Amino acid sequence: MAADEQLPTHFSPADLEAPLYQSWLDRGYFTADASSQKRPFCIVIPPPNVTGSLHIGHALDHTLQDTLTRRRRMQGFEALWLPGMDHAGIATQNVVEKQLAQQKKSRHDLGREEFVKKVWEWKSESGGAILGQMKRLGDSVDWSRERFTMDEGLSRAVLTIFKRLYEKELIYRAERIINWCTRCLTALSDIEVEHSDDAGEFVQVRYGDENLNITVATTRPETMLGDGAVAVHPDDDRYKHMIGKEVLLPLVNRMIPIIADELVEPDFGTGAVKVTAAHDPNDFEMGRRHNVPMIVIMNEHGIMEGTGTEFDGMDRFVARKAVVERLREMGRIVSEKRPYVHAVGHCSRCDTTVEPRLSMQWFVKVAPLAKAAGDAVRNGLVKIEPEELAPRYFEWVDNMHDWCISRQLWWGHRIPVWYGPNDEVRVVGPDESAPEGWVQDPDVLDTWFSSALWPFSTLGWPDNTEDLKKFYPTSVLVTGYDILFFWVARMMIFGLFAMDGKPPFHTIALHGLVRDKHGKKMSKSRGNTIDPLEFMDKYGSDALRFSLARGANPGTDQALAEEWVAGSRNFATKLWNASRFALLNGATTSRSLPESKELSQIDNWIISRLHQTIKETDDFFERFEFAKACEVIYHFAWDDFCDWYLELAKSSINQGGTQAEHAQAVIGHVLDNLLRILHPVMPFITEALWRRLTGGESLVIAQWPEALEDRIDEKSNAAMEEVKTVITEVRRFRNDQGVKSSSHIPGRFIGIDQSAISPFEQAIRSVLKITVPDSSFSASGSILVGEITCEFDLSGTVDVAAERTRLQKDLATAEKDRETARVKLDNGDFMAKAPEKVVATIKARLAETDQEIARITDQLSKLPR
RNA sequence: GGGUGGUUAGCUCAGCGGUAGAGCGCCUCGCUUACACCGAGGAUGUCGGGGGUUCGAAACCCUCACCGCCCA
Repeated sequence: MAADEQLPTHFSPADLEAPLYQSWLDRGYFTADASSQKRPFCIVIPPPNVTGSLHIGHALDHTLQDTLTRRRRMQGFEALWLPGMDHAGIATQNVVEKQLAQQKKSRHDLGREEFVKKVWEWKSESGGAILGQMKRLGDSVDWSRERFTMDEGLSRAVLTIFKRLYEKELIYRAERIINWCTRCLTALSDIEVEHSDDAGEFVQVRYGDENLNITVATTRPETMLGDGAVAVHPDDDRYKHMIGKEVLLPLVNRMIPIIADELVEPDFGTGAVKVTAAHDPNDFEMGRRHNVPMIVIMNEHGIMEGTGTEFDGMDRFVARKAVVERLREMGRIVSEKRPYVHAVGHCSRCDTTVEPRLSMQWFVKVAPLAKAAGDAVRNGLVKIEPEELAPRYFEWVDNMHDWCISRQLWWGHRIPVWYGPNDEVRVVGPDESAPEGWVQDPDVLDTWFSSALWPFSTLGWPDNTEDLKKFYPTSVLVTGYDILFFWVARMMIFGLFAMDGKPPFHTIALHGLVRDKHGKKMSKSRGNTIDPLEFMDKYGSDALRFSLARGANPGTDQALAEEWVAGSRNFATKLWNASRFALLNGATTSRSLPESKELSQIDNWIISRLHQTIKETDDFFERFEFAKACEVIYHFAWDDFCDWYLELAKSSINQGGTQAEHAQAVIGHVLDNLLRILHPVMPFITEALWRRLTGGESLVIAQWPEALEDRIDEKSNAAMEEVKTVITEVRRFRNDQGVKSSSHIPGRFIGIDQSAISPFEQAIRSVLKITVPDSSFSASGSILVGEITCEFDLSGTVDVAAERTRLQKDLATAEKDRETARVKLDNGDFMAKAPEKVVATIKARLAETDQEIARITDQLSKLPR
């Protein structure tokens, strides 16, 4: 677009956005230079899942990151926003397996190598849909540095850190109870398990025979087939005499011991619990303490197996019913409670009920690492914004369990451990190879293991690259508080470990979740999800971004509704039209802005407001207060600039001469700077308008404005308030009198010459359409505004009743205000104890209201009866 | 059960010791040469309940109620 072309009368975001984004890419604005002398600013993107597409949460997250990055770039930082994706082990494998299933094939039909090849094919064909969508959002990421967790470089990082952790004994292999998904056929970490309150059952079963019996309570009756003991609390008098004896386990007819363990809660159920050491984490702990046999009774699919009973071959849930049925027949059920609501774990990927399962897995020993991650925040090395969320972080890192990192999948980083013929174990680092004939561990690593390296693996670690030197630690991590524990905490852990105590980022800026218009969580089942692409199509990316940024109060959830995005589009249209007006009326940035003393108070007022707004915007952005930054810009643009300044400036422009030239320069200056401070949030429309207005190359690389303190002028503010009051009061009067806003009426402003706003009489007349009276003038209506009497010739009858109503309303308000002030001043305690400043304020208020009351009373008395 | 956040205008939220605010919605006028995706004017709240601290509380403390989230 050339600067001299006319701006189209209609603002159509769809036509603007794609070409502008392409122009930014063509000019390489987003490509960072590690060798530059500029101060570094770096954000690594929370890598979206390769199978995913842009949802509203990404849109929020990216809007905030782009806003920070664009502002820093304009401020002269070497800004790097580094994009990429993670390989999403389970999710991606699921996608490809589903495709295979359509051809009635499983991954085993293909074999591991072929299957992995297929996944890569899928990735290059259909993976990463989100990347194109990020371009539509306007993300100013450095595409030349795009990374993927399965890339060669990042894979080297994985091998390297695995080996280092292993050598420090922070990675170990052990047989433990892990969360097992019977559908995905893999282990899951604690955070991949979601708990929900489900309706289950609570059954009390009598164990034993005529010699000795004891009743246990359980929500999972089928697991009794694998019981190795019954446990009671050591101090429980009901059972003390049984401890050490053996009791008959029904159905399997095995004798099992009664043990005593502090873990048992005497008040819960019957106070006696069954111990199934191979199928429950608590039982496992007790089992280890008391040498209870670990009896595995299910296979990996959750099918009963190896119990030697009729239940073998049944699914675990079928077996549950069948076991209870048999026990009931045997008269061993003491009580049944159904439904019994209790927390049940589900696979976060497929919602299958998680089965605690005994198996050999690799773990990260978290405690010492997590301690450092907590200390980094406690010592102020890393800041969490907003601070209120820090306790949640501590709660997590201070109580972190060891992390199960092996997954029984094929897609992912294969565990770099090889086993020798005599069960030797060797970790094979990058550029190393395993001895001939050794076998590699078949499992892969948890995706989060590689994501945890993201802030430095993407910058080239383990090599000491220029990027790493320039940009690590990164400046800020922007993400939702919902992944503070798993992802953020893990990056902290690995970053501190790998980079010798240097944390992965200086600041963690947390935002909340996007909810629907009633603040309800979005979900497919509720049908209240919002598709960001649909809103971008309808209202433009800028509108979506502004809506999201405007709602983003630190660390709190935000509601979003289509009407609000439409409102943001309206704001964009407003800017468009204001710019059209500006350009049509000769606004320019080519002349320098006149000195304050040459300008009118109204000109100085808008300039003052501009610089105040820049200052406030800066403060808010520095504190990640996106909502407040947007709010001040919005009000400045719409209320101050469009509704007041431009309306008043019309009169100056129409007069021509110096006044007009000044107005053109002021409008140019204000609009130029307004577009600059809004650009990080609304990059497209601001770029389009700014290029037209200034003829400059691009806002992306334009300088961020500096708030000029000496242009902030309280005096001009006072004058402007007076002008506003006169205009508003006259408008009220016209409105009350039913005078159409389009009609011109003659009027006089008696006393304006002696007032501070005398220079603006013409502007005021022009805004209000009050013409200069001629000889036929007959004042039929009047109002008093401060010291100025405004008289109008309404050429007809005046609606006295309406006038009286209004005055009486104003009087009531003034009297109420005076009363509150008077009560305070009559209060001896207030006078004695309140600070002088407050007392002075109240005194002034009393004086003002007194004046106001006198004025209104006088006017009322003059009204014809 | 343990933590933790919230309850302010019809809706969604700011405000967090000195006269209750915004956006959207609502009512009345108006297509006035930038803009009806607009302009002008207007209405609307015992700031969840009850105690307390204070000259003064939406804000600080205690307590109750009700929502929500995280972890068991």
